[in-house]
Amino acid sequence: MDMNAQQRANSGTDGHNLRPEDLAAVARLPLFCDLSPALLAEITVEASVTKYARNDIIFRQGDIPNALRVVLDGQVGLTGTIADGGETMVEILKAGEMFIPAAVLTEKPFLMSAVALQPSRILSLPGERFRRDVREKSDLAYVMLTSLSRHFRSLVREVKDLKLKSAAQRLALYLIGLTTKREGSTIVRLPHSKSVIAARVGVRPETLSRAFSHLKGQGVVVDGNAVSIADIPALRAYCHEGEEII
Amino acid sequence: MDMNAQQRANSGTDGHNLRPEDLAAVARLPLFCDLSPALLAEITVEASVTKYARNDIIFRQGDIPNALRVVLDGQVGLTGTIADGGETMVEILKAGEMFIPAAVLTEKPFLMSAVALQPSRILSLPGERFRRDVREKSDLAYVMLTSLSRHFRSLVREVKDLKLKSAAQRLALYLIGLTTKREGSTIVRLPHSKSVIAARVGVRPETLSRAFSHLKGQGVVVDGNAVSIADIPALRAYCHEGEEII
DNA sequence: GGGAACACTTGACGTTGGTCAACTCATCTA
DNA sequence: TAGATGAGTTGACCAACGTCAAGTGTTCCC
Repeated sequence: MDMNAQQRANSGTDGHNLRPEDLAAVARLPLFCDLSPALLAEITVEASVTKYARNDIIFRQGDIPNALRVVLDGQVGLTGTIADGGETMVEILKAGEMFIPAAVLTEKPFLMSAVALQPSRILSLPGERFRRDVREKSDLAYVMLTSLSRHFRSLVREVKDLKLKSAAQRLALYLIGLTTKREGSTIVRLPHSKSVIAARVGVRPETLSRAFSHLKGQGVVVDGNAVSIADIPALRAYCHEGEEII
Repeated sequence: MDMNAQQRANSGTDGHNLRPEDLAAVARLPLFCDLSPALLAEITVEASVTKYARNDIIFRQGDIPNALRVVLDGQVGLTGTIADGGETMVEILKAGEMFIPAAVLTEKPFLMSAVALQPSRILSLPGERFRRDVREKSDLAYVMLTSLSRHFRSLVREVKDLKLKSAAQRLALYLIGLTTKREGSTIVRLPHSKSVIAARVGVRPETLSRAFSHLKGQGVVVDGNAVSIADIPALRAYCHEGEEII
């Protein structure tokens, strides 16, 4: 929770703020891997890497964004808060994912706070520079556009699920999102605490607990943070996954 | 509901499919007004205008997108459907608004169906051509990026509201979105039927009715499709509008 | 080893919103 | 004018989820 716990982790050498291994990590990101090495080097000239401890606040809802962020390592949660104390997890990001592009591009206050759910290393691309790069380098603009489009579609799915599906169905969707397989049975490890998952799914922890026992009827067995799914297609059917396309 | 009710409304003259008055209308759109006339003319070379009657389906969830659409006149609703019969209105668009950029850019199936809520004229920018234009013309890419960013943020707000606010609060937010004033009292006309508004707010029509009577306590009086709001700031306070920034 | 702190679960109960049915009212049509 | 139709409202009831409280580990720390 302590903003001061964060540490700069730069080592400026060649006029570039990034260490070579960080630059290499950035180049491997699905987000930027289509960019030419020259362009990549250029847009990261002013970039820096910051470390955050678990529960450190990266920024707060309402702040003005000063940099586009990319998770290099760890986990970041984006939580929305309203005045009467309500709080929810809008998104959970893992290594390789970019966040808050929309706030940086529009220069509007954050709609969410960001908190490190695990010790994390975060890349910052300063906003002023980034906006200029996007305006001037059409390859970058195109990459951002496709990335934001994909992200946009996942939010549309989220809105539909919130409006149309039950808590147990949304939990099932979340579990399916954790598996890599599409058939048969599997065991997945929950990557977050159950209270974090509850906030992500959009229910209270008590309700999450009940949703899990509800899913026993669908062949889902929980033991600590290990979840065994007996029949993946059956679970997909239960939450109508993939059936949205009528 | 009849796909065949739509009519092509083109009149090709100068190798351009658009009538001059349609081109002028496009140039006035907040979306494209920052583009140079030359660029605008270029991206609209293959554009066409289609008319739809009330309740015509413009496309269906699951279809592969073939063109970016812009509402020139009328109203369009985007509805999401799930397999067990549930349906909800994710968005309602009015004249001047673009839709489905994300599906066109990613070439993925629509997550929603589009229906004309009023007799409407819709501009189509063919997908193949549009994707090429976005890749080659950086001004266009930048405009799309800022537009999609704004849109993205409104969806984030939507997710937060769905997770954290009551039906009556979401209705109040919807009503506030209809007013232009920020203070005092006002009377707004509901631009859609109440069943459409119910789907938009994310409740059943019966619940919308009850939410309206609930809002009487906040100075909201309904008479047909005229809604009088006695105290706009009080209504904003009721649904915590603008207080998200803690 | 004792106990404080935390995460999670379970039960009892209240509130919100969905469901079903009846009813009103306006519009449209024969 | 009578009847049909559709939108909206209202009431009774129910299911889903939130709230509050108690209870069970588990971990951590002295």
